[in-house]
Amino acid sequence: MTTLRDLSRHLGLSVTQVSRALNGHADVAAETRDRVAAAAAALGYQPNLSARRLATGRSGMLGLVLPDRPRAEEDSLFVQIVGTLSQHLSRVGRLFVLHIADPGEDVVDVYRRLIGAGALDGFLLLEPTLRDRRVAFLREARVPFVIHGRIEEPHDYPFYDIDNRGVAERLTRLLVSAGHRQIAFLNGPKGMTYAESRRQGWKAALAAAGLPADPALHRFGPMTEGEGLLAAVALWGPGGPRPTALVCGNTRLAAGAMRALRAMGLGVPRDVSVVAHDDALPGLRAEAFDPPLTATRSPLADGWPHLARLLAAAPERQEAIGPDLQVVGSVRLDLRGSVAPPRRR
Amino acid sequence: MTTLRDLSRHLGLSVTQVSRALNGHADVAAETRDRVAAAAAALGYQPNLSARRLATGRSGMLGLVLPDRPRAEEDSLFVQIVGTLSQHLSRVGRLFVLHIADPGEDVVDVYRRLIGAGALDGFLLLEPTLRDRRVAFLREARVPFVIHGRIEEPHDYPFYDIDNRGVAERLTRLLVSAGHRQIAFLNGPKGMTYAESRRQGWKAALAAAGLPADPALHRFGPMTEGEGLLAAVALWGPGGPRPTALVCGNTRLAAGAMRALRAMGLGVPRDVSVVAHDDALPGLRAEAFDPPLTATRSPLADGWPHLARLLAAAPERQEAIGPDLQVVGSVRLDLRGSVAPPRRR
DNA sequence: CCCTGTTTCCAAAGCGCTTCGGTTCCCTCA
DNA sequence: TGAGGGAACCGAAGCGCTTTGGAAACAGGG
Repeated sequence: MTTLRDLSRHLGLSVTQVSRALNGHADVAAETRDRVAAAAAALGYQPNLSARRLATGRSGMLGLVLPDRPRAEEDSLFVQIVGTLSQHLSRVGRLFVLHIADPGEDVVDVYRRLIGAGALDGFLLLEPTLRDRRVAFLREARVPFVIHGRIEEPHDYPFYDIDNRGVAERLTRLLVSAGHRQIAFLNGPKGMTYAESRRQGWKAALAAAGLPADPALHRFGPMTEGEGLLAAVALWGPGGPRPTALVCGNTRLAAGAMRALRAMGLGVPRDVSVVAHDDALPGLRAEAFDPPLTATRSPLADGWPHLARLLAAAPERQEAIGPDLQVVGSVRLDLRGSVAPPRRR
Repeated sequence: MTTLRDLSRHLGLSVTQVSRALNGHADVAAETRDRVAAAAAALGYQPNLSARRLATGRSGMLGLVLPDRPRAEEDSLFVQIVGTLSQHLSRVGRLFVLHIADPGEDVVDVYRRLIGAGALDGFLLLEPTLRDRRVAFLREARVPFVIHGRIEEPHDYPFYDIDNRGVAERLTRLLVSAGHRQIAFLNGPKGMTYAESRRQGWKAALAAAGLPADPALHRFGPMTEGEGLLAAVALWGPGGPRPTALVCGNTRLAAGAMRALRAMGLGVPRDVSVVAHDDALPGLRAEAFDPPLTATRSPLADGWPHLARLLAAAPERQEAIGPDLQVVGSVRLDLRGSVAPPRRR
């Protein structure tokens, strides 16, 4: 392995100067810089990450910590995240460390250990909750992190997010303007920031139309087909409030709900209008529904390359989180055939 | 962050002695060892990986390098591998580094870079080929590695493998003893060691029965449903050799082949007997086929925990690769309803 | 000719750890 | 009694890198 020392001897320079040359410091002559760069390339020099880490506190290693192995239905999402991240980070010469915790373990302890071992430069956080313990811990420990989504103020960290409030608001408003007055909302898991934002969007759209936000029409829950099915049965089954329209947090919920509606003899959009947010996950495209689903669309996949970039950049500039490190993904609204005026009762 | 120095001051011992105590060296009094351990726990001491790496050359970081992002149909397998590996390594305090290369890139270069940076202790190699360039390189660089599968002699490295020759031999023999004399074999990709071994098993079983190994009845190829389909059409379509039995390298190939057979009006096992090797991948279980498939069975999932263990252990003992680091997984033969005597023509 | 500033360079310290080559102390045995 | 031999400990070097705090050489201004 070629070391700085080898290079310095080879060039007749001091180790200091070689180091500074390679790191682009100001006080090295342009000609020297070039000579050093050439020699480094010729001898195949690569800085030793451990040594650099020891000297600077930075190693170029970034991590993702997951609380548990993904469930089968999240497989493709997991591959998407991990694959994109790893590939992008590899491309910029960073190491990607994946840590899957034991189910019983406290995740914050994991971060504590990982940081204590002094190996990782920064973390990507998925699925943040409103008051996220991981964020509290990492902030306190002054370790850089990047969030998929946002948490409460202050937004002094890099993130990729979409306008979740806007998503729910637009979908709800669409139904309102089609004439609906009872609009149910199958939201995501309680506590997740995006679910809270969406709830606010739903309420805002209703309020703007002078409609009440009936708590019986709003459900937090896992975004699975099963939950969609159960929710639809609760809403339209015996004794249910029987709203005329439904907003689904994602297409998986919509798939479950529509299956239940069909089973109960209700037609879409004849009896119930259904709209959803489409994360563009493989195999769940809104346009492939029957009828094709009117939906807001923002591929989750769009976020990962951004997050990889942010993650790689974050440790470089500790305090200066500019707008270039905070990305809000765009959302499109696709009108299809799943909305109709409410049926007169 | 607590360092060795902190501990040593706290205990009134030298840094040397604390280090030796923590690492279980011989020349430290039992009582001292306990005191040190207690203090370490109390102060939450964690060795700095970079420093250790710098001093010893070992960091406790293990890596998996993949040539490209997995294809959609491999998602569940990828999750299985990466999930199990990460979780097991995390459990024993190792870091798991996942590196997904760019498609165009030479994988050996990736290893070269990773090793040059001096961060990784060892690698897991998947899908070894007969004369694997990665192995040649890592051997030369004296970097520990662990293989899923085996390569040609000498077997001086840790591996997890199954008896692939035996798998093909048993399946073929089974068909032979049912009276078949023309037995086709849809094998895995050419060059893979397991595919070569299986080919030998097939030939051996045929030879033992005094049957020729007709090259037209053997196909190397990707182990996909599509390949199974194409192969079956080639074998039983117009002008094909129309063997009476088929051995499939995995259940995915079998699924494709059986779909094609059905489409061509051929019944299993009435017209063609079909057997396969079952890797027990989710959603492709041999017993769920129609008819249920006679198959050798050895869950791929069985291997990953072993490999995680081997990977964690490998860097510890450079030269002494004992039989405890070489695991051959067991294979079961399940007789079901997809084999019958050949039909008289 | 002295002073100040600029440019380009370097020696040495230090990051946290392991390990080599001791030293000290005490016990045993001829 | 003194040599020999463990047992328990320690100082210092060194892994490869960055960075601090200069030094040397030269320029221009007064």
